Amino acid sequence: MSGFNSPHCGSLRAADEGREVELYGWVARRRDHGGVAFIDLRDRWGTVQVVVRSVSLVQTEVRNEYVIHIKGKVARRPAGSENPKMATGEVEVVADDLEIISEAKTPPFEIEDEVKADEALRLKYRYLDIRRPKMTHNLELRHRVVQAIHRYMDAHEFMEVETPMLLKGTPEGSRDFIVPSRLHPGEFFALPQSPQQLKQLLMVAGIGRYYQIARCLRDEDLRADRVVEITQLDVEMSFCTEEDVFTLIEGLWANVWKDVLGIEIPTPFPRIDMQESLLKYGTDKPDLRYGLEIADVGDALRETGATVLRGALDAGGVVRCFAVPGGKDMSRRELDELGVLARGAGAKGLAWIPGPLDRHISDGEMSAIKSAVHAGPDDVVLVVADRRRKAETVMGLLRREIARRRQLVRHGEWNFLWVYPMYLFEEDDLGNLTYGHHPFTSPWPEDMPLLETRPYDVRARAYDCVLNGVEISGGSIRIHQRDLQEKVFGILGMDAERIRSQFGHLLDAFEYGVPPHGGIAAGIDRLMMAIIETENIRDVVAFPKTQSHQDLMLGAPGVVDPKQLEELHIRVVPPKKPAS
RNA sequence: GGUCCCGUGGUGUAGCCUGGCCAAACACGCGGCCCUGUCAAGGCCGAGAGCGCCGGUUCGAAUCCGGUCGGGACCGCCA
Repeated sequence: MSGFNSPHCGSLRAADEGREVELYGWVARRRDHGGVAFIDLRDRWGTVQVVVRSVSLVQTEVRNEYVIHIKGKVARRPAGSENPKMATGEVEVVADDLEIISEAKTPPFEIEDEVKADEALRLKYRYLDIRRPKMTHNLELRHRVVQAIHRYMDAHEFMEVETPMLLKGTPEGSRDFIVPSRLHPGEFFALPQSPQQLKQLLMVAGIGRYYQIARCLRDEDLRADRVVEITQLDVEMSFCTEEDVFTLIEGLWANVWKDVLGIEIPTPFPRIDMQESLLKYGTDKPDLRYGLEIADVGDALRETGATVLRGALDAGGVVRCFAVPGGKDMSRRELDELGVLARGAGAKGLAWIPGPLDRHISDGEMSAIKSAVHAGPDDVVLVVADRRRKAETVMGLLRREIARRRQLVRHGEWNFLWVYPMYLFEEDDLGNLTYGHHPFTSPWPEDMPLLETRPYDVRARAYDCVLNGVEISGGSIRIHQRDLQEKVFGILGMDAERIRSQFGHLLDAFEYGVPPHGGIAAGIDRLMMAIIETENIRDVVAFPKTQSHQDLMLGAPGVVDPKQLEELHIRVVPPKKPAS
């Protein structure tokens, strides 16, 4: 028995009328009328209605999710009984033979698009979850996007080169997943966080145009839009500028959208610089599908009598606000919920106008605030006063929350943009200088003199491509001069010894003829999230892990045989139990 | 590392705030019977949970308290 070349259930159309077919699939539903029964037969391509008439076939015990094989003839449905909701709805298959290939237990949740089952259950029975047509469709769409990427990159003469999975660990960046070495006791490989250094070395090697659909692993805490094992389109090119990268990637997305979704997206994409993005949208990945632009009103409130606002300003902080159109209809309870959200994100509090603060704010200040955010008479203005970075985080969060709650997002829009330029250095929580993108990013040539004097003002040749509030790719033009690279490492506080042990190979390579180069990496998972408009990254990954990095289906991670540990020269020290 | 939400038949929820009327309700699913055109098929009948787990408070706990486990969201983190 081979059904491999049989027609697909979901592919039958009116044109197939009269065909004698054999179908293989899963029983999605059975409707038994006594003398006649209907079976909706499902495969990867969709579902088709099978009609069963003969007494013996009707009486066959066919239950949901059984795998069956039928022989029959494709027929047009009787006039009036077509089902426009099904792609195959014009036809049905009249069965004259039916064979049960595999029985099935009642599944732990119903195989239908309307997901009701608990996330943990879906993950445990992922193979059933993927049977849901929506999940199957998501995976197929992902496949088509990746294929379109391969075609485009190949057409532009990019060469796919595989890079190793077993690398050397670095203390930079995110936490490494490490792999013990059997042959080198006490030594470990690290799994790639990205092929960053390797792709730069490929440029030194003269490859010129490299790409790879690469898996990258980062041992960090998860979020709704993060997975442990990300897939990224990794690109690096020689003798290029930012503009070459922008053009390439704009063309890539335009091609993918056209090929996969049949949608024309306009290029070039608009650009916004980092500072403006943080001010107006409270994030480095703004979603322009709704308004709610944030304004800084600190200057108008320098002398204000509202001490909560004044206090923040006096401490060197900022006051930021935006107007919620028609927000007067929000209840006190709803505003309090937003306050809880703001405090949860670390804000000292949330104020709103009109609200309790009004009597401490002068008329002049009030009108300055209202005009800054273009507030109308029915609007409510949300106000946060805090340290700049905190205020940005909180305003960004509130902006997203308000857009979601009040359904202000214009779905169906594709708002691509570049965040560019960014800054070379940032201040970390301890007030130390650290890199904004990564330590290989090139400074702007004209800002070079500021490197040692005013490092925070040095712009970086770094860019992010953002789609509908999702950062779908980011990259930079790299440093290709050994002395400049060493200088930047030095500004980042690395001593000569550390530079040599961590990055010696790169610096060595830079002494053998290195082309100027740059590139970009695009997260395929997040790209797919934007395409199918989901906020749950597990909707676009076949076998995702939980927030605590577990695979509920496989039961991973798990303990290993003591012999394996011995071979690897590893002894496990259990975590200390807190004294009870 | 921190904050918050959730955990009740196979599934999704209601009940929990304001303990007793809850040997727990509803829908879907599941099982049986009937039915020749349905497509969320329909009709009738039926089975199925002691409320994640442990402990406490109380005459009495699904409901209150503490702990724990699991899932999720967020802050930190994610070059």
